[in-house]
Amino acid sequence: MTYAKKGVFDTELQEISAFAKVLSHPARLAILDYLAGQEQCISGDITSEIPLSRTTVSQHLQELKNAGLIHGTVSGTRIYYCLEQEKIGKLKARMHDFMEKLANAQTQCSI
Amino acid sequence: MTYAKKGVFDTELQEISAFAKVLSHPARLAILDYLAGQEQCISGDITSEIPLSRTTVSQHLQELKNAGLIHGTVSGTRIYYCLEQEKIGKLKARMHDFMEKLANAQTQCSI
DNA sequence: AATAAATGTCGTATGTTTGCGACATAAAAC
DNA sequence: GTTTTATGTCGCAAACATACGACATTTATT
Repeated sequence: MTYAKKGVFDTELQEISAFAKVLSHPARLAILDYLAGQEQCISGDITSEIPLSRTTVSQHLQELKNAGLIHGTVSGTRIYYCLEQEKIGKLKARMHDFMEKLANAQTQCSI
Repeated sequence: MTYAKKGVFDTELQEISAFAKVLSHPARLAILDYLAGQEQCISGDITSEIPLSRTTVSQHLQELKNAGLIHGTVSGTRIYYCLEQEKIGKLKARMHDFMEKLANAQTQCSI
């Protein structure tokens, strides 16, 4: 459990917030963005692309992997990473639905 | 600056990650969700709705306000909160564009 | 004026994330 | 078989976020 009181919230909201958390660091977005623009790429390519230490990039990759958004295939000493389109689609849909709900709201402050 | 090394990344990615960060806590999503379902509501209503202390809710409201996603109108001792549709729209668009870019990617791991 | 109601701000404890160097491992090249 | 290459894991420091009680402020009610 990520936050002390996370459990008291709706499962749907927990799921969306967990996705949002993964996207909440520019390095992770940069990794996803980079992967989206490559046919295939290895861990080292990503490290060269991101201006952080290899260790830190590796950690961000791990988080993206844990979230199921990317996936790596070992080949010799190298690891080929790519986007996990099924999960990306799910994330996209969840985000879209939530945003839609907000955008269609009729709240108003004026009394 | 939120993270030590945030500045080294693309402005677009920084903007999206900042939005994502706001959405990365279920309490903040719950507040937005609640606001979306009400015609108008005061701070106290939100506090009753969210299972956290008044102080904590107030803090989350502050963050949503800082991000420009909500806005409050003072009326006597009460504050009426509502969604800031212009910003919500912007967030929605940014998220959508990024997700679209990922979803349309042709990455593949197989060699 | 005194009290109550609604809300915000401060200080602080506890927990989480970020970022990195040093070490570990395992396949490839020599 | 030793060295190099590519990568992962551990442990730690510094920075951030979360959660809340106690206090402050401001308007309404009595």
